[in-house]
Amino acid sequence: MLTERQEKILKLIIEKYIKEPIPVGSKVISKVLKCSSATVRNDMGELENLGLLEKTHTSSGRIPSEAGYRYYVDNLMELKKMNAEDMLKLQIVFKNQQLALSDVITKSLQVISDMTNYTTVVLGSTSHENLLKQIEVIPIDDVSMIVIIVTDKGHVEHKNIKLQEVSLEDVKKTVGLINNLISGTPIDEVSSKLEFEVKPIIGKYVKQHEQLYNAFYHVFSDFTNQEVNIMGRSKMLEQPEFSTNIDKIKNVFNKLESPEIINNITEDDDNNIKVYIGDESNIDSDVTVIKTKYKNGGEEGTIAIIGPKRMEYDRVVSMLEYIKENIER
Amino acid sequence: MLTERQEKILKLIIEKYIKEPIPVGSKVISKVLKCSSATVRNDMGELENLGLLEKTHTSSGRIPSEAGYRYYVDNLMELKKMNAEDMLKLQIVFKNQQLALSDVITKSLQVISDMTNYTTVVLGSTSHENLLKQIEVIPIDDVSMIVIIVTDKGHVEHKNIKLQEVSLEDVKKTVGLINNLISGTPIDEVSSKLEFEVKPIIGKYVKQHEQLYNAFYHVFSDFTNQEVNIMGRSKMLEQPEFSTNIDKIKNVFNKLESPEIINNITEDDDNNIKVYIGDESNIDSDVTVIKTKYKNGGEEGTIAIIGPKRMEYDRVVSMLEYIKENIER
DNA sequence: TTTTAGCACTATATATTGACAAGTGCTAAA
DNA sequence: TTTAGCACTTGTCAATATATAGTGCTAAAA
Repeated sequence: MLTERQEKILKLIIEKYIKEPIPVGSKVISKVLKCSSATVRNDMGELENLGLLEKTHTSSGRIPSEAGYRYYVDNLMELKKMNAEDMLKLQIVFKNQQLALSDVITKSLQVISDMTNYTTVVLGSTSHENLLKQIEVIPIDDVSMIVIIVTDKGHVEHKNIKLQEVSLEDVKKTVGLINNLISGTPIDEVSSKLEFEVKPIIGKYVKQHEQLYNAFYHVFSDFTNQEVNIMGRSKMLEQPEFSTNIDKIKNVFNKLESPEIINNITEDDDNNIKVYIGDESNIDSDVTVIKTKYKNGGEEGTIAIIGPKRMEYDRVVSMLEYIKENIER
Repeated sequence: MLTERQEKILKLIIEKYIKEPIPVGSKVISKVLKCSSATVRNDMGELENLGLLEKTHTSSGRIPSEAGYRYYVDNLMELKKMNAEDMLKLQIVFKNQQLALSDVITKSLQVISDMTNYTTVVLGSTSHENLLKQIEVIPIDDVSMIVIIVTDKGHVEHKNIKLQEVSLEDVKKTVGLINNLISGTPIDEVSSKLEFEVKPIIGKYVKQHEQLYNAFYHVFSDFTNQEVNIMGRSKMLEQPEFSTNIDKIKNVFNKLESPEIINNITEDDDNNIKVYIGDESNIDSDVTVIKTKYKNGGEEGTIAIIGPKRMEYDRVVSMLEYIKENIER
């Protein structure tokens, strides 16, 4: 158990270090707490034994460890109200009646990225949660046409396909059959339903059924699992822990470009705001991910803020709370 | 006018420097050319006077200047045939009959990015070149629906809109009117046609015409000008001139995130492959952009490769030529 | 028992120096 | 016109000294 003073010291060190990434010495703390630097040093030693603080070298000041940040987030952090300016900027987005929900979400996270200098991510719902609502086909010229897939959650995907010597009539027949037979099916089960329920039937009624079946099969199997929106990628470069270390930048950027990061962020359990500090982020030991699910009517997804481990936790959590609230009503 | 030997020296220096960014001295060159280093030095001095070479300090070897690269690209560079491996990887993409043209283009430039470690860009045609083909509306629930816009070039855009107390019938009427009245209009003129040709008519036939008009007006005015696909953004970090200079990285990344880069790349005159070296790239003094337009039937756009000024010009130009050829037939 | 003053100690950052390598320009001879 | 030779310049690298910001520990004070 930490004494009250130890908690104060830990909090002060973390908040100072977040402001500027320089190891914090006992002297500065002692001035704030009105006790001698020796007293502070004793407590700092204790906090280090507990694994909450670290030294960069024998005679350096202390920096927070991963466990230190964790303790801070779980026990010490006070959520402050957003400042008026930040709130105003977000209100402009939320109050815009013209925007569909998904645009509101994307825009507000764009705003947050600009305000905080962190990277933000919006993920739509995954394909097994989306049910096929309807498909449409729009012919472009003799051989190519656009297939449009719409899900019950309003997710839209389109694909340009090419068909040789297939009559428009046959295409329309096929589309009609698909809409009748399998609308309501989860997107990621559509391929198999196509094979076992649609293929046998269009075989009877449609001439170029082989070609048509193949085309639609591909359309659905290419269906993007998720809408992904990453904003302010290069904001990471503004953070001093990265701007002096190219390898870290490379690592983070590669992770941001790879698909696994999405799974990583998606995979989540409950509806609360979650904080993944350092290695917990699965991105980099110096990165923190703060994220939450949102749900509004049929629409759901995940929003996340990616920043340095040395992130302004209180500010970001407050913002995310605020946005989540606004999205959900 | 350069002597033959001077051209040889310039070519050797540039090609050596492209392989490895170390200033090139007279000794190495003299070995290749079978003349003494003093002779080479005299010529190097001359090339420097002409502005084709530079020194990093008084007693360093030479590096190519912007004008040097320009001279090289315009006069000295020999296009070599692509190696079998590169060609094979691209053939796999081109030979895939299932893929629509736009996917073939995107995938092949993804492949090029991986092969070369440069960033690649695919831009679709601009909105004034796209004519409205058809719009479709698909209702999702009581208040929201998806509007889908398709252009004659096969470009698809969709938007989620919300309408309070508007009957499905009225929506369908409006859609029918729009399709009848203004299909064939260039996308960026649709908004004004809506106002002057559609608004007066739906005013008569449709109940909630005000709300409907506004919704469609917004859908079209938000129409993205262009499909933009940037691949391998972080490849820039692999280039030594950037990986040691955070400010350059920041600059390049910011440019890559800003919309002006798109205009920059789009704005172009003829159909040939163009090379923009250093400051000409409008991105960074150490960046080169190589780009070309493509055209295939109705579909057209621009493809570009962005790399260091110290780029493998011959290889990239060859590749772009090859891709362009394959796209256009 | 807790806090504090004082001191020895340690690691880092920074500037200074000297030796060395790589390259140049110029001159005079081939 | 080309080349050998030489004096000169600059950058790099390692070694050294100096200053600084912090620590831990001990013994005295509260």
